[in-house]
Amino acid sequence: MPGVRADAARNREAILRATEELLTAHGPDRVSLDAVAAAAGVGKGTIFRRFGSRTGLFQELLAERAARIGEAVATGPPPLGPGAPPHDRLSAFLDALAVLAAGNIALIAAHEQACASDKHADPTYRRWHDHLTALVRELRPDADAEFLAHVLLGSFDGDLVRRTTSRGGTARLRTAVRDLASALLAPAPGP
Amino acid sequence: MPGVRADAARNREAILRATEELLTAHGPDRVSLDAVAAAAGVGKGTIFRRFGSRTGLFQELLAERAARIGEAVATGPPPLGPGAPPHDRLSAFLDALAVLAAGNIALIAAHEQACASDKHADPTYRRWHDHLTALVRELRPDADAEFLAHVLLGSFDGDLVRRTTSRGGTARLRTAVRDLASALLAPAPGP
DNA sequence: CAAATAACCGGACCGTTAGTCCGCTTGGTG
DNA sequence: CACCAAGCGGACTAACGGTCCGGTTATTTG
Repeated sequence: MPGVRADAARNREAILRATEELLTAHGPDRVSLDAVAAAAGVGKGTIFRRFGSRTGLFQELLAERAARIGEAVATGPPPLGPGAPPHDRLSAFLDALAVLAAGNIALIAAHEQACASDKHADPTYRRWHDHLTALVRELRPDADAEFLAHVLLGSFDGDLVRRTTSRGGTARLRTAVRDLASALLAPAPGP
Repeated sequence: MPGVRADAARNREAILRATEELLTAHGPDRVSLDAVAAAAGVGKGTIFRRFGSRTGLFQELLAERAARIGEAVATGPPPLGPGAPPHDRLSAFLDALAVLAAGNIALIAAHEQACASDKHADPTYRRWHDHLTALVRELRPDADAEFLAHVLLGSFDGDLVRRTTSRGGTARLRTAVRDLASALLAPAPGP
């Protein structure tokens, strides 16, 4: 990364680390940017220069966590990557998201809160939604694919994930999501 | 209502009216309680005495709007009310919610934002969820009814409703929700 | 109708938070 | 080493949700 000063990169990392630390230590609501700045040992201005806003900070944190999945979808091996039949790709994708969500509940909640207005503007959400929409459209050309993709992503709402995993753990969420997908995307039964 | 002073009732009404007015005039985010107080011609303290908090205000506003549906479900005629087969009741219920949501986008968004933490604490949401859970459980005893009920209610997320209806109007939302429900709740196809 | 009282009212006040700004510092470069 | 743009910190602002209390008023009772 030419043109990026060393201290800038170091501070950026420190801020991200401090944020996730506070996120797991206190609840997702209790993380103010002043606290992040203090924990990271930087001034508050630095946070805003790097990330633009509270929203931007949590978006980048989520993007970092989601990067592995993104790569696997784009260039990895099937069933997550290209090549597998749509139904398998979709199941694998949703399962990966379920695992991600279950392991990052606090981040998901904070991200949701920060992106409250216009959550569809978040680049990570968009990528997920685009991918899902394409798969759904292949499987159910008759349905409102965009709508269904949003509803599927609704499975990873912070509150819902917390509730679901708190009684039943990650397994319950994965099972529920798998069942949801196969019910939704089974070939429509004739009338 | 014995024991409730006339001015208290009048102010309560004025606050609710002012809130919905500001809600439709400006966006759902642009409604501060100072503005509501000014528009209603009361002091800010009055809002908090009546409604407890911003959250409480929007909860009551939604409850008011949802009251008709609640009554119809509890004591009205089928298919919304008791007596119809579960699938018909569920379809009718979701359709009623779709119409309600499409007609109250700003309120839904504001309510969501105000109840951001622990949205499941809202009494209206709970009632809806309980009703849906019971119906889903009847139709799909094998599935995670609580989870599915939450996902179904995810269809009425403020952003999603706005997006869906902005291209396709209320009809698109109703159709999408109906299709979603019938796909989800059709008798599970054999393995 | 008048006095008594409990409920109610308004808006000044407070603490917190996202976001801005500018004078100082520092890492990179020729 | 000297220069300078990029980066930095933290005081500052504006706006918001929520609290508080001295004054007001609807209602009740004799």
